[in-house]
Amino acid sequence: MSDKPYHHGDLRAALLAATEAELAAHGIEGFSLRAVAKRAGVSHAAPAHHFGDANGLLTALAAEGYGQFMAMLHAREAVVAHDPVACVQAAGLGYVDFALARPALFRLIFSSDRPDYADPVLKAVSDASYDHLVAIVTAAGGGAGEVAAVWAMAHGIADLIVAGRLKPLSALIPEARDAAVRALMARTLSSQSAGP
Amino acid sequence: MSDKPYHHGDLRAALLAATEAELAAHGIEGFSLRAVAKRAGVSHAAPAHHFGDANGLLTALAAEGYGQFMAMLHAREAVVAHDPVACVQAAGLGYVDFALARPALFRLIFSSDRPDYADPVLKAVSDASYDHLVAIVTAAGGGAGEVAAVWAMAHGIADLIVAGRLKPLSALIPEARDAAVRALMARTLSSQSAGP
DNA sequence: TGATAAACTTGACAGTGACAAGATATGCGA
DNA sequence: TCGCATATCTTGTCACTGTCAAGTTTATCA
Repeated sequence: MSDKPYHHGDLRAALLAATEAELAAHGIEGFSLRAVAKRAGVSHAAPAHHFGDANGLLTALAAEGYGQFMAMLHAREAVVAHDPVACVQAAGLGYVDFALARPALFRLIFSSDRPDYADPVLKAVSDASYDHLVAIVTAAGGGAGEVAAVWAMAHGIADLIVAGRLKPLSALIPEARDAAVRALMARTLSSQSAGP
Repeated sequence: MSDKPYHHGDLRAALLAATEAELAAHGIEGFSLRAVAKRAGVSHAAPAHHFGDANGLLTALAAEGYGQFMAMLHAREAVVAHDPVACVQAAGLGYVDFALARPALFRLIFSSDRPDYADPVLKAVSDASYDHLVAIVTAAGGGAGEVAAVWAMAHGIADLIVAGRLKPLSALIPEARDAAVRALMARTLSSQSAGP
């Protein structure tokens, strides 16, 4: 990798990495396809061949982002696999972990219109994450109401943190923050008045 | 308003209205300052004099949006003003009302980096809405944990609906949806394990 | 080896936000 | 009523953006 060969080798992966770096640096609203290409060291039109257009690139990155998202959930769930209720709380912790670790990716996945959810790959990983949510809530004895409650609570915490609106929570040391998130998630499984 | 006078009269208000219409039509990520100017029937540089730059315009609209947001909360709370717990549930209903009625404004306020929260006007209305949240939760006997729980739950429901991720909830007829939201909000006030 | 396809570059186009400079209307003091 | 300062709005220009068309380089494979 001394002189620049005409063919990159794995430009697709390089562009995805460059895009994530650009998003982390400038946010989705400051995203620029040409800046991504420059970061990857290729011409401004190179991404088109691999991703079609800018939204195609963001769609592919969103799909990849779901992988990181699910990995963080699984990492938290793995340590309490034996306890279904603790597993749901762990999912909330993983949700927040992802929001804190990759805020730009979080926004891309959950608050952007640019990724195309008609894309079969993105749709598949998106559906898989929802199926996982249903599975762990069901395992904890919850129904449709609990699924909505768990998702809304976890998402609400994470999204408000990303938006910088829950400083009292995000400013805590990790252990205290985890405890707080666990306490919040616990409310979603309390079996009072049935959900929707 | 027959022939076009050089001076608009109330261009500032017209630009804010045009911006909201543009956001509703194309979303924040499709926002264009020149399209706003065209919609308001003025030149592309006219907005600059009133708002400085594009972010200034979005900041002003966000501040105005908080007014609509709070109005929808108050409309719901007014009918149950006597019952503190129902009042918190009503706030959740108003939160969702706003997300359904003005999704683009919701995104601008809660999921965009473009409005400048250092702006004194925006900061004031933003702080006021938070103070209101604390007030109604406190009135219902809640502490810091309940404030976070109530906000996260309401925001999570609303944001997932705006993102099109809670179709089973947003597809319900209004009465059923309200009942579901009330049930979800009720969970946040259940006094089990203290919050953060 | 030579043709066919894939990967990438160059150049052009309309559209964007910001800025400077000019045109027009308003308002206020004399 | 006049005159001038100022607020308001327009026009023109700049660098930058995403997309498309056309050309150049490399890889693949018969």
